[in-house]
Amino acid sequence: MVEQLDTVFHALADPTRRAMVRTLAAGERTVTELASPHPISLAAASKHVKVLERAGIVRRTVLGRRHVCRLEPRPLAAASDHLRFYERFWNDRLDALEAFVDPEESR
Amino acid sequence: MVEQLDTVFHALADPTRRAMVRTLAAGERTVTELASPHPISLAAASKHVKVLERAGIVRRTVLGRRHVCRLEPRPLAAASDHLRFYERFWNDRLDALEAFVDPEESR
DNA sequence: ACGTTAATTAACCGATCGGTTTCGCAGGCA
DNA sequence: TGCCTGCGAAACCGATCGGTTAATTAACGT
Repeated sequence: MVEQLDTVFHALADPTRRAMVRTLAAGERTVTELASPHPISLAAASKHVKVLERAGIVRRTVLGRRHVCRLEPRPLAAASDHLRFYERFWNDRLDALEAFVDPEESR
Repeated sequence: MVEQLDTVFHALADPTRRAMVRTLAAGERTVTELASPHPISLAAASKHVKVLERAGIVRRTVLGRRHVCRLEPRPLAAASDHLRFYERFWNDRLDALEAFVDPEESR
């Protein structure tokens, strides 16, 4: 669990994978259900799910031949926390920073 | 500006690049300064900066032969907003979700 | 028992990645 | 003028990526 941020951000860098995560936000889905909106093969979708799983974003429960996936919030929360560190830049400190760095662009 | 989330998340997937962003959070830096903490060549660091620039995370100002980089908060804010969408999963709805999906694990 | 369905695995492909080394070039300095 | 410095560009490398097709396994329905 050292630096899973690598895998989390990498997983989110792909639009297909982000769409899958959005879908999973609405509820659990099988691999085929996750694949269906996308113009890719089931094998490709299976790989995407595996990437999300490796990142810890998705948990799988095998029910018979169906693999039911659901969202695991913690890695997303970790990534969100990482980004929230920079919140000060687009809040209070933003104007001051721009004024300091590039005075003629502050207005 | 269509879907820069791809490039932003991809940029953040690399620990070296994340370290550079952290450094830039403390103030502007030249490419050489950004490279110095890392055991890579200057050319490699230059590539990293270009990736951050393509993602819109970094802005470059050429001053003589020095390229001064500074943080651009908006793309990071966009990525943060994207993740904040899932906030409900690690807040109020988390318990309910787990109880629904996996009843015997809710306690 | 048989065919269908859900999914993984393996092999393969071209593209991209992250690094290197080398070269080039413009800016600062003696 | 001539040299060092800061940086980008190009060529190259092995590794990984995202996709395919084909084969395989296991579970379900009839």
